[in-house]
Amino acid sequence: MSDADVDRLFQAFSDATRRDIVRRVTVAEYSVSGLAGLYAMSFAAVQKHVAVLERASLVTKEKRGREQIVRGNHEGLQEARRLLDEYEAIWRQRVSRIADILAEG
Amino acid sequence: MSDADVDRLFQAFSDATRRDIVRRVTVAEYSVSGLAGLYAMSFAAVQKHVAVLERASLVTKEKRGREQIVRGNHEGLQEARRLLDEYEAIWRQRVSRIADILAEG
DNA sequence: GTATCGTACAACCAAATGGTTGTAGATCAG
DNA sequence: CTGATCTACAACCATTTGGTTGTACGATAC
Repeated sequence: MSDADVDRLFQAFSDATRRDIVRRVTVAEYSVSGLAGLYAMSFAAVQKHVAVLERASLVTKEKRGREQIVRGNHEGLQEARRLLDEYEAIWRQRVSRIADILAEG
Repeated sequence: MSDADVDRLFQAFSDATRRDIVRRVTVAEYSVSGLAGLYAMSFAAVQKHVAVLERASLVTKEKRGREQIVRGNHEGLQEARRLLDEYEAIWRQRVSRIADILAEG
């Protein structure tokens, strides 16, 4: 995963509307207009949010008739979790290293 | 935690330089100028990145003499992890609900 | 066929982002 | 005291972001 991919992932999460979309499409299917009906903004604005999530691999779109069905994509979410877990591991290593130093002293 | 707080958290992670700073200050102490020396950008640019991380509660700054020492702040990182874990839990609930439906049928 | 619905996309706008340079105040070294 | 170092902050700039409206086109309903 490139830096740019990771940038896109976390940037996608940095907006409350987009986080809400991810939550909803994880649980159920929504068309883009179905999602648009939920928020106090234009259809085009929601369409852009979905596009951001799609580029970040957090949702997928699939054409069904004249609708575009949005679904959650678990892979993106897992990747984000995995990255934060790495940082956590670095932290724990530091903590245990400090404990070792204290044990020596 | 407000939506704006979460926005700031993930937005702070959405830049490779800032992620690198977080990694480094988790392991060791750095002054702002010490960090600035690591990247091909101006001191002021790095200063801004540190400010973004500080507002997101991912690092802390502490004055020591004429230097400002930057350290990792575990709380912000944990909060980010906790949030992604929530999404994961929602996903797992959905999956198990689908399994239930399949078991019924 | 015609009207409507769902979508895509362009053009535009204000505000935020990520960078720069320059200036000024503290602190430390000699 | 003087000069160098570290920091803070303002001003500026280009690009991106998050929103808008308007137009166009395929799919559906009647």
